[in-house]
Formats: sequence, structure tokens, C-alpha cells
Amino acid sequence: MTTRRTSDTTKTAILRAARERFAAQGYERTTIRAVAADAEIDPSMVMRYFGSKEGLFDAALAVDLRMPDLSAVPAAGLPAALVRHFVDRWEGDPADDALLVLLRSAVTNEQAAARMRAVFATQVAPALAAALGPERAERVAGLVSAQLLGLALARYLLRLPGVTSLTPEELVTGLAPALAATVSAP
Amino acid sequence: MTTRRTSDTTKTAILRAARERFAAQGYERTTIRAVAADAEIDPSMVMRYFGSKEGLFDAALAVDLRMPDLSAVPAAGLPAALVRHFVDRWEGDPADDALLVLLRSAVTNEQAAARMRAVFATQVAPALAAALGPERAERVAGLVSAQLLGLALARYLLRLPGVTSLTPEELVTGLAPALAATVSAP
DNA sequence: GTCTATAATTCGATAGAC
DNA sequence: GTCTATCGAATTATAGAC
Repeated sequence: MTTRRTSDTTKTAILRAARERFAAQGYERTTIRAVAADAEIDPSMVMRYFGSKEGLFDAALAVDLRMPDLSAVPAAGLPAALVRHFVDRWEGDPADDALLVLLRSAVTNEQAAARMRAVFATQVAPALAAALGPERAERVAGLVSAQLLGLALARYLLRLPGVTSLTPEELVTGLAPALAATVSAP
Repeated sequence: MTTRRTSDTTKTAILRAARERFAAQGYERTTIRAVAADAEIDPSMVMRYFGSKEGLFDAALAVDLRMPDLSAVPAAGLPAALVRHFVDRWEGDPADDALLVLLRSAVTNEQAAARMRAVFATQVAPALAAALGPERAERVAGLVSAQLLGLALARYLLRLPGVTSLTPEELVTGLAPALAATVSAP
């Protein structure tokens, strides 16, 4: 073991710095030079490990929503549990920029938008199906997702005063009835 | 009157082309050269009329939501009227890219995010206040805005299948109860 | 594994002729 | 009002030394 960093350490450091930059500045304004400077390595190392700026971006888009097992939640508590999970997920670990990277990029970048659709198809939809049954989940998954995305957009990206001024608990009590109305719609 | 275009015609053509480019590609990928080519003028004309790329962008961000007079709508019909208006606004005139420019840019650009907050403060909030009274409007404006933004995000930007598959009428009937639950929350 | 040097583009902005 | 010509800066990506 030398003092020289291992391949894995360097790669992780690059990815961490890249997420931070992509989250704060978006794809275009993020430069490989800046990422390398943050990670305290040479710009050419980024190319070596990720092939191209696009390859680095693709790696930074990997997101795990860590959806809980909603089949254990009583139907009446599902809306509140959903809102609570997403608020926790967004505000839990400030150093985890993956969510921010994905949402921010998905709006201007088709590559990222496709990833976002995949995340909802493979993580959100199955979790809802476990709680609501497949046919009802399929019917409401879109509108439920839209509402959760709207919350994230308004609070964490646009910072609308009427949304940032609420506490996490107020978000849950304010938005759970709306989700409930969507879930139990005819 | 010569065949030479008037100042106003040229300026309008530039702005129209700029909106199209900004909507489709975002701020950084849009080049003054491309906008000028679309408008069939010389790139230097863009600088002449708008000073800089940022000046052009600022002009392209001007948006009128054309909010209807909601004081005439009975309280029970407010949620449906809101959803219907926004869906109409988004799907009404496909050549009007202003909404798309604003929303898409606001996610990665602080200048645009500030404009978005201003639009909600000066157009959405007053319309809600006319229908709900000032104190209730102030309490729910944030979450109502978040839900309407979530719809636009999921359907027109991310194109989540579960949302794009719905007809405008299904959007109204599916989302109005959710808005109603938020408006009448304790 | 890490770095230097540089190639090859591309863009915003300016100066100035007509 | 419109266009030509160009400057200066910044970027991704590559080639190759150590």
C-alpha cells in the first residue's frame, strides 16, 4: 500500500465532485477542469476514468430513491408516508446531490429525462403497486409522481417563498390530503 | 416604405427565434449565431437590439399567464378552473414557447428562477386572493403552485408516461380533487 | 497512474465599412 | 440598419513523456 491513491478512491472523489458541480451549475456550465480541481486531481484523469464528460454525467445520474416497503403501511397512512419519505430524502443528507443532479438535469437534457422516467418506472411505480395493487397504482402513479415532483421543484429548485416557508411537518399535513384525493379518485 | 424590414419586425423575429431555441435547448446551448440564422439576420443585429445574450434571454423570459378572473368562479369550481386554465395555456398555442422557456430555464438559471418567483407573486397569488380572500390565498398559494408546476413538469418537460397518457379532461378530473383538498385544508 | 502540451472548435463581443 | 472581419477567451479531447 503506497500513499498513492487507489483507482477506486480517485474515482469516487471525482464522482463526488462531479455531482456537486452538476447539481449547482447544470451540465453545460460544469467543466471537467473544475471537477478535477475540486477532486484535486488532473483533468486528464477524469477522461481516463469516465471516458468523456458525457460518461461522467451518466455516472452522476445514478439515483436510489430508497423507497420504503409501502405494503406494510395502512392505506390511510400512505399519502403522508410518501410525502414524509420524499421530504426526508431531499433534506436528509445535504451532501447527497444525486437527486438534485437528476431533477435539475432532466429538465434540459433528454439523456437525464430518460433516466428520470426510468427511476419512476423501476422505483416509484413498484412501490405504489405494492401498496395499492397493480391496477390502481397504474392509474394514479402519474399524478402522484407529478405532485411529488412539484413539491421538489417548487421548494428545492425554484424556492417559491410560499413553499420554502413551510416546515417539513406542514408539508406533510398540507400535501397528504391532496395525494389522498388523487389516490381515491374515481 | 422600403423593402428593408423595420426595426420592430426584426426585433420580433429575433425574439421569436430566441424563444424557440431557448425552449428547446436551454440557455447555454443556445447560440446567438443560431438565433440569428433562424431569424434570417446577421448575428450582430442581435447584439444591436438586445445588447448581449443575457439581454436577449431576459426579454425571452417575459411571460403572461393570462390568469382569468377567478372571483367570478364559485368556490367549488375553483380547482377545476385552475387546472383547466393551465392545461389550456400549455396546450393552446404550440408556437408560444414562453412558458417552456421560463420553466425550463428557471431550474438551472437563477435569473430565470427569480422571474418565476415574480410571475407567481404578481400573477398567480393575486388571482388566488381574488377567489379565496387574502389570508387563505396566502396560506395555500405555495402548495397550489407546487401542484400546478408539478403537472407541467411531469407532462411537458419530463414526459412521464403516466401523465402524458391522460387526456386534458382526465387531468382536470384527476387533479381537481387534489387541489380542492389543499385549498380546504385546516 | 499522473501530468504537460497542445490540437481543434466554438462562442460572445467589438470595430468599422457601407 | 445591415454586414464583414476578427479578437480573445474558453472548452473538450488527445498524444505522449515520466
